[in-house]
Amino acid sequence: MVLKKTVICLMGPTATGKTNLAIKLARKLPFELISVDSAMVYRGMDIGSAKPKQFHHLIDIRKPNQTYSVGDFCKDALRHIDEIHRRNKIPLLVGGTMMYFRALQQGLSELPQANPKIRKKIRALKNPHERLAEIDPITAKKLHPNDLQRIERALEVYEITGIPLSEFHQTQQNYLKNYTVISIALIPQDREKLKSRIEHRFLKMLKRGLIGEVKKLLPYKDYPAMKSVGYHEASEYLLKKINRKTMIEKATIATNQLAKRQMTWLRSWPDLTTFDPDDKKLIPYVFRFLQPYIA
RNA sequence: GGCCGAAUAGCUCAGUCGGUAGAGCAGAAGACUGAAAAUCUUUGUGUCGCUGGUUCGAUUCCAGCUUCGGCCA
Repeated sequence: MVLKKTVICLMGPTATGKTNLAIKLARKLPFELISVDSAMVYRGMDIGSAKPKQFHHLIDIRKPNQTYSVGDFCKDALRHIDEIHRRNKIPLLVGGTMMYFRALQQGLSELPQANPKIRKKIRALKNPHERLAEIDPITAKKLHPNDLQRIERALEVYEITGIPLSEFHQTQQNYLKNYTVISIALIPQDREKLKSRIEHRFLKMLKRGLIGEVKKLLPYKDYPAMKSVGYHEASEYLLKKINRKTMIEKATIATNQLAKRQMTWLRSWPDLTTFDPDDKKLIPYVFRFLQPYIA
């Protein structure tokens, strides 16, 4: 019998110390870290994304005016996972972009890439949901008429391939079927503590020069990267649409809402082992939990 | 001190020609297949500032009081 190789996923909402924990684990165990974070992929977005200095893979791989997709992520992550195992190390995937984790663990259909030209054409439709109901009633039924982002994507897939999205969804890549996947998450028991940590962290980012960082990125302000939490609010402040106090308020709220959404994913995550980031014995606990999978 | 205005959900405010009230934001819950730190859905019992008066009935009208604005002294 051949033992399956191990892949470890460390997940959790923002500002719980995932990165810090991962770095500490990697000092003692033969791990290589892969970032699972849709903001850290962008060069120049350092302070606001809480990017670590000595991280490993999938950081700084795009410019802010480029796009990065789940599909890109899965491809890149699989490549690194394989390479890491070849070096006799264990990949530790760390981050908070839950859709990336889900796609990697549960699969993704082989869909065409987004196409801005076609998207623009679709955006001109006056009743996109009705149109979707004609060509793909199954997907139309699942999507709320206001959910334009997903409706437009479904129409785009049909426009490019002539095949409805729901048909693509019937077959999926199962990327990690030959691996043993360990899912662990840092879930704060005390939500109020998380909220104050989020606020303090944003103030710290400002001290470290977030505004200056965003100023340099302002030419990219209409690209998806700059819709990220903190960057959006800092841009509005630099454009004098809001004052400093409002910026802090809005950024903090947006970060809390992000954390909430991340926890919604985790609540129904299959085979998840959770730890409390505020636990003083967190590191030894995680260490002990992972040990059996390392040898 | 005088005059005027305001006082309604955690916040900003709308409203009730007298029959106990509703938006946005926040909060909570959920969804999520190439933008995902994105996007979308669901969710509103609050002494309607206090005390009294008129009335079948007052958050609404009247009087007084309190607090906060503004103007005049």
